[in-house]
Amino acid sequence: MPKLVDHDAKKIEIAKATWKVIVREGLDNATVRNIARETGMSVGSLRHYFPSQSDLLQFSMELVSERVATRIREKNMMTAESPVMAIQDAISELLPLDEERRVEAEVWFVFSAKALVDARLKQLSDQVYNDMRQGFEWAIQSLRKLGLAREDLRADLEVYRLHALVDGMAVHHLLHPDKLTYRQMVDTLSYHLRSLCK
Amino acid sequence: MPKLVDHDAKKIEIAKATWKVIVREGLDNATVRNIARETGMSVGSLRHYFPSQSDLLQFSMELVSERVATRIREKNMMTAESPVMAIQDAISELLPLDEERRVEAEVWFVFSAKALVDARLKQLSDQVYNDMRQGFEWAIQSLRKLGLAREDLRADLEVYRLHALVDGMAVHHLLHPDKLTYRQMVDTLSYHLRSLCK
DNA sequence: TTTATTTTAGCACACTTGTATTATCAAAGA
DNA sequence: TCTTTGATAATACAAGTGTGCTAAAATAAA
Repeated sequence: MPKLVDHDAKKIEIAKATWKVIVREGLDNATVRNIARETGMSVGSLRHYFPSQSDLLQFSMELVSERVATRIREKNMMTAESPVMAIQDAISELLPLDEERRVEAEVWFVFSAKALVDARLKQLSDQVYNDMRQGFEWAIQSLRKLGLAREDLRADLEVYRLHALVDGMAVHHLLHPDKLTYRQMVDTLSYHLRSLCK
Repeated sequence: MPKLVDHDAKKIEIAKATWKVIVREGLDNATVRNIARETGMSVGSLRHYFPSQSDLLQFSMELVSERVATRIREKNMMTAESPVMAIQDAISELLPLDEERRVEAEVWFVFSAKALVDARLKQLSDQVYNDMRQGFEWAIQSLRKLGLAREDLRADLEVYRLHALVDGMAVHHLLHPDKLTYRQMVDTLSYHLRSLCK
């Protein structure tokens, strides 16, 4: 019988190395050779887990969305001081607040740019966008149902607005970290949510 | 004497062809050869105007920011019905409202992703970001000085918020044009600006 | 120890890339 | 008309790419 290796764990390890290379050298330099060197494996070994570079990139991108989704799903909403704080905490998970999240956000950003001309990535990009919007719809609806929201609030536009605000801030922080700090992001988000309430 | 060619005009022509290739095939495929084919020139001719690919890309990115800046600068604010409408019109210039602007926005988006790992592009990216923020600061200040703004408005956070909202919507529209249409963008922007006023 | 199977390592191939070199062309002044 | 000089074109080249293939190594049950 052969060696026992956790296939999935290895693939995740390789995907994380891929992120590292992308953040450090850009998507252009995320070559199989560079990624193999980053993991310490040979190119052949890498190919054993991912038949092609395309598969590797696809998997690496899927892993980002999975991890973000998991993090939000596992967040305990009940511990928050108030419903608004619970919503704010959940949304904060989408912002690059620490190094780990920063890497994921940056990788996602780079992938999104590529999704513009890559049909396969586009599909995933669309799906994640829909999931995110659903989340924001849920957030706005919650505020209304709890009677916290202002009466004159336009639910549909508020969803677009909140969604764009979050992604916009994330992008700004990635590209210009000292021009929009993490604290400023959180303050702005908090400020925005409060502005939706009576 | 040789043939007389308007150097600058030719460079702009090449840069526009570069945009075309980037939008159609992605930045990866914006190779010297592909761009040369797009313009109908030979690779050698292209090199006559741009010594290196890096110079070409740099110039192409600068051209985007120049054109956006010019468009805003030349916009006549006095024709608007109201100050708020004037601000809204100016900001709308930043949104991908027609094909031309869409191309520019998409190119800028792709370049921004590359600026994360390219120091030279990063410099331009920073400068444009600062210019934009100044513009948004001006917009918020205008609302206050005209006495239109709500009293409890936090100017600093409003700037971050408006800036992130605009860029966020632009990105969403680029990536998912039918999930956030041009009309929805404009409506949301208008809604947002009104929410800042008494 | 033997053996079946998975994993790894390395090489080769065809291809594309940016860039350099060289030659050709076209037009204006002597 | 001939030379000069900017513009264009064609070709060459070295470096780097993804990927297919083959042989060796490693491992755990028999």
